[in-house]
Amino acid sequence: MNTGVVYIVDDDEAIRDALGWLFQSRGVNAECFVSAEDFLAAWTIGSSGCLVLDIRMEGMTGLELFDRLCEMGAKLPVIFLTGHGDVPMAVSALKKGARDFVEKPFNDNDLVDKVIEALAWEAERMASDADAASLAQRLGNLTLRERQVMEKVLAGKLNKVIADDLGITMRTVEVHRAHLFEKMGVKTAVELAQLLSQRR
Amino acid sequence: MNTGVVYIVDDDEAIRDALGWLFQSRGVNAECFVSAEDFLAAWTIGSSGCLVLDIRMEGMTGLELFDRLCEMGAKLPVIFLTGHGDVPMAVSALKKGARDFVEKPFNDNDLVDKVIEALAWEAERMASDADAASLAQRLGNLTLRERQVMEKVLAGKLNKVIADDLGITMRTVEVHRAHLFEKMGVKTAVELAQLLSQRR
DNA sequence: TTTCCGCTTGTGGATCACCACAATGGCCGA
DNA sequence: TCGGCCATTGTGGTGATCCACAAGCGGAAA
Repeated sequence: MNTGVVYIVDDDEAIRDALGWLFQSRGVNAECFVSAEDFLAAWTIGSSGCLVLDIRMEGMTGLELFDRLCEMGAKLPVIFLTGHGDVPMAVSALKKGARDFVEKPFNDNDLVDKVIEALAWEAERMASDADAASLAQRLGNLTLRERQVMEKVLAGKLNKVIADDLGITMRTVEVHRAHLFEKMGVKTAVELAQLLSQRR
Repeated sequence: MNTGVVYIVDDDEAIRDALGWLFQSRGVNAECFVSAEDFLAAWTIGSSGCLVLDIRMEGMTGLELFDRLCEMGAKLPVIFLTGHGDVPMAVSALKKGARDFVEKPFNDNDLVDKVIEALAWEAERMASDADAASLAQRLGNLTLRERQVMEKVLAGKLNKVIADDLGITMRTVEVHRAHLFEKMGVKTAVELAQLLSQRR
């Protein structure tokens, strides 16, 4: 069950059709675009999927589209297709985070395998992104004081010390502490530490 | 101050000499090797540095050496040099974890910059590897009981509950807890959680 | 102006964590 | 066999945490 979509961007209709067919036959939903501009217009950041991108196209090239997506903060996996690639181009693309760089003619099955793998990876990334976003959201709901208290809790300080540092009473620290635990959805300081340490 | 070393492996004496000179002039210690075999013989796993590796060599090729190093668990950064590289070769090398893939003729300064960057990266990696090793070592020094108690502490359980789970007294749990905190070098459960969460 | 929210503090009690002092029994290597 | 390490438990006390019940103050929004 692949819920992921592969976006095919190539100005050669024959290749678009062939690839579209190929992916559909393997159960991967495909969407084709004639140009980089078309894809940019249709694509909204945050949407999932894998991009199969021809490099040499009229108008915006695949590499330019990739750069543009990177600037936009897109993180979807990109597999380049090219008939006229050179080594520096491939190296540069991969070092910028492209997932693969395939020369034409390519092996159909290998390409599909790569896309399926990329889609699985993408699904994981989306999930962990969602987690991170949820975490950030909860953090955003904290009050200034609650954040301050949280930092000191994570530093392993006792309520007494935190109270001293912030110039307030222990009782007040307890209140903030309880509030932030509730907002962050944890019951103990240990859980909180794990929540904020794991990522990164 | 670069304490790192760049290992140059190339069967062309002119290039070895030129690169050796080039790196020394920029303050980077260089060691040259005539062949992949020579390097393998001299190399001991765990030693730091950056590898600049020619691909086409008599005997073992650069790519073969790289594969061998990967199998051995070596993680040092590898920068390939080649005059006859093709795209699939470059893509494959980078996907296997090579740091860069440079075609001859190359720009001297760029190469040195890349090596210096790689050495800095390598230094960080070594440091975090050392941390991980130290952590693993401390974990290894824990008793079975101590590890069991640790798990439950990390699960946020109270001593009372832990005692119940393990079928022992609260007092005993307290003892194990104190011991493992000491062995792990932490003073609070929060520190412990951070220690064991940060590194994946 | 009234209301809501955040920040603040107090009291007191039930738990819990931490530690020093003390002790028993088992296993293993010197 | 003796010493050391490990696991186990007890007692008693100090300090911390957690929480319910209560309440005052100030700013911002309605």
